Amino acid sequence: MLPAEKQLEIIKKGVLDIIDEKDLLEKLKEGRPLIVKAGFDPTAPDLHLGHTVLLQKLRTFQQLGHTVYFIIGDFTAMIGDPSGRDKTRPPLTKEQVIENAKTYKEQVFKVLDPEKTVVVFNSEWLGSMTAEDLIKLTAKYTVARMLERDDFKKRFKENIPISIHEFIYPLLQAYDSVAIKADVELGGSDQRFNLLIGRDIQREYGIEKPQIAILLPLLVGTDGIKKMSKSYGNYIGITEPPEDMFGKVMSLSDELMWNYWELLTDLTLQEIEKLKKDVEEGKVHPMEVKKQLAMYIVERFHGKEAAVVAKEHFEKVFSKKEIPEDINQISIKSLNLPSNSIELFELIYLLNLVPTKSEAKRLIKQGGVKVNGEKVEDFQREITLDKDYIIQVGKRKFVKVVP
RNA sequence: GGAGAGGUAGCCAAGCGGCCAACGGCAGGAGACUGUAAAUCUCCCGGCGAAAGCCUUCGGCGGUUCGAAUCCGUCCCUCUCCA
Repeated sequence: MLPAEKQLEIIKKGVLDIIDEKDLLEKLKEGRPLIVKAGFDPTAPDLHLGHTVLLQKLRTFQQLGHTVYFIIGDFTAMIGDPSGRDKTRPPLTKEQVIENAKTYKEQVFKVLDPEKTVVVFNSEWLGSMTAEDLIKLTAKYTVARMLERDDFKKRFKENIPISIHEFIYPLLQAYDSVAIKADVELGGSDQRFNLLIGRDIQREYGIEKPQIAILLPLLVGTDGIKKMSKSYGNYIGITEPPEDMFGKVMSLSDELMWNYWELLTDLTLQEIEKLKKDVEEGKVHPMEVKKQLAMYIVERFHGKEAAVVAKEHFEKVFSKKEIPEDINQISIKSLNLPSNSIELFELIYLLNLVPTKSEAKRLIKQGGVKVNGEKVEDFQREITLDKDYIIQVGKRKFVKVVP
């Protein structure tokens, strides 16, 4: 193992806050593999780039010789973490949770070293808790302390309901730390409160040197405003097809791109500064730098070849405005039409390119629909279905219709 | 348990008997401009209909009325104060 001071330096890179840094150094000096905890709620089956910020840091710990406990919060997912939310999350059913958790493991190991990772489900210890156990746990914390928390305080003030179970969530998460005797817990900055409760509760259960809380910055989503989150739909999933991944990265604003460089690549701050300077001085086009970023990210999850293909696809379809080669093909026969001719709006509705017929008409009237590359504004245009057509709706929806 | 304030489209939020498919904002979509970026501008944003128009919507149900998101009754839900 590296000397504690050196380890600390490596760990600190890109980190928002460490509570408490001195304690961490002390633990590192013990020279044993630390138990590093990170929890995930399987609220949706796919991990996204936001999670990889954290995974990357876990990997760093592994490289330094420590053990990662990856906790899948199957039990707590049925409650729903209230952190940063302005209203109660809908709870998940047991079936949903199990299904979602399944894909988690595979995805995580695209970043983590399986040899040094212990995967556990928190239902293991939470599921067998009795009402008595639970009440004892809740007795160790107070309502006033819960309300110290900003998001609760806000909701409380604004008369937005807070259910009791939302108070219990952080306590259960804290209990996870007791159960695995965590030395360190990682989380996004919105997890500060939960991680700190973990320290208090560990002490309550007789752990003298409670876990160190390491806070990582949150990755902002593709909308450039909210944190990347499955629930907000502004995320880039790590299992998404290379082309989509590439495209989504390209749609980030120039400003936000730097944030991604910092949090998702191995480049040092100095290297990133250099790139930034080149762009500012006009040596490099920002789009080129963004393409590099997109390549980097796609390569990490899909390999080099896929990254190259994704880039070519992007340039072909969007930069040169050509029609992509691998578009969806739908045969007319499968639609079971009564005649061999159909009005355009009806057709794009049947092809599921738009949700309603009214929407179809609107889009066509506004010039958002092209047939074989030609804009058609008459929504009643008859399409005779005896040959191939390429239909484009909006910028990115393409369908090839064959007889 | 008592008193009061509320529940309007994805979200926020007007309307408080006909002019309401319902002001406005956000989010979303299309187009222009571009680098599928951001910013900006124009348009759209319940459904069906070529159109005229018709149908379904304002927490649920039931009434009053020629006519209700708007009035009455009842139930459900949220919040506040008191106990």
